[in-house]
Amino acid sequence: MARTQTRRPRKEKAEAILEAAAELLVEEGYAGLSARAVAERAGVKKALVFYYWGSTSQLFEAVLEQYYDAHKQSLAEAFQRPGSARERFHHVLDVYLDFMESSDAYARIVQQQVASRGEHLPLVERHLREVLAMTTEALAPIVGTGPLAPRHFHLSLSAIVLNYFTYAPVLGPDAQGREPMSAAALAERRAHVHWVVDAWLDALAKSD
Amino acid sequence: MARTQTRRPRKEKAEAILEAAAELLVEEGYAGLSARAVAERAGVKKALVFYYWGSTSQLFEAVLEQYYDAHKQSLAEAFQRPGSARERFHHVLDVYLDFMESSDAYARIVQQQVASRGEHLPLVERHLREVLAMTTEALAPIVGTGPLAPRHFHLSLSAIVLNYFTYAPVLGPDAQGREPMSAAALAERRAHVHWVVDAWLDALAKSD
DNA sequence: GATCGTTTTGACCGGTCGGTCAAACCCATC
DNA sequence: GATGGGTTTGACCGACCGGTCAAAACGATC
Repeated sequence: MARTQTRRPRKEKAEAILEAAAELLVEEGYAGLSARAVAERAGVKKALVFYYWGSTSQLFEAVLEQYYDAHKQSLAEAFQRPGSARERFHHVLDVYLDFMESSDAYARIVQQQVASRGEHLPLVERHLREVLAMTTEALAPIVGTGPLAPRHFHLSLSAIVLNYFTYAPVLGPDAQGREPMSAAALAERRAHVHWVVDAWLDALAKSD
Repeated sequence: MARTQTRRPRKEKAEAILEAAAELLVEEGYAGLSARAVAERAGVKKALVFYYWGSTSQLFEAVLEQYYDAHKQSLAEAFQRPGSARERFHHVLDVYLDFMESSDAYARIVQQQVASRGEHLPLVERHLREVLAMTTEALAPIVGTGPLAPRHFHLSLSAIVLNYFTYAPVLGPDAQGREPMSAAALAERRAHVHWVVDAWLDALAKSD
């Protein structure tokens, strides 16, 4: 009891800072992630941010790494599912979409780094390559080479999934007046993505 | 002669600043676009930036507007082409890809604003909506409703085109060791995009 | 109650940012 | 050569940034 009481503050404050950073990143974007703002939101003095995390840069990477772990783990599980290639393909997509729906800020954070060639690009790079390797392995038996190489499909698919979460909100309500992030609109988007993949698989089967 | 000599400096310096800003935006990204850096590159004192452009914000929007005009104009021309729906579709894609290849920084700048919900989002928003309206009109007779609505195809297609220019360079050389922005790699990507669209058109024809 | 390691604080640093402003400058006109 | 308008300059401002540091506060141990 005595021991836990002395240790607890260490983790409590450090994690309060981490949480505050994650929230701020969602609400204000990377530019809004200043040590002062994080400290204020966490109810803590600025110097503590550096005491626990070293620098704002390391703090950001800690937040990003959290997302990464969750992303990779859910993808890895999805890939190991049994069933036909087509079934597994659809399942992976669903998992991918689930993850994005549950943390749509992630798409924006990653895209921001990629688009701006931000200082944390190396970290993003490592992660993107890992994911590419996973999908390449899974896609190789299904697709082809050249313009039909796994890499192209990986880029196209992740683009279709990711960009909805970044671009649709900017375009505003759809033709039926629904908000892009409403449950109905998300379900429709999911159906679209599945349709796209089926069209591809049909075309691939035909060209064989 | 006398008159032109006095007037010329106004435009010469103002445009030198605009050019410097565009270059800096390409090389350093939005974060690197400071009044000081722009002035230095243009060979001009910082105060002149504000004299001619009012604020760094307005300067940025001027650069963006240049891209927009070029983008919109080339798209509008492409849409007016005669031919079958499929032919016109492919032609629009080629024009879109041409534009991106000739100014790949554009994709990054737009994506950065969208992903970060930057302060210039309203401007980007206006432009994206205009482009959406153009493609929606062109796609309406070809596609469908619900998951096959023009809006979904617009999002998916622009995602596939745009994200190559932002993500591929991060993933590094392809399976053949080619740089993503090399002529050969770009040609292969173009073939992939055309294949994707053909697969969609075939699937749409079948579902009718 | 003195000691000692950990945690917390507030004051401070150098640097960059966007933006302002009055004064100087240039040059065509009278 | 004086006048006056557009142009250019350099000095200056307040705000914010990441980061440091010595000193204070705390809490467990003896």
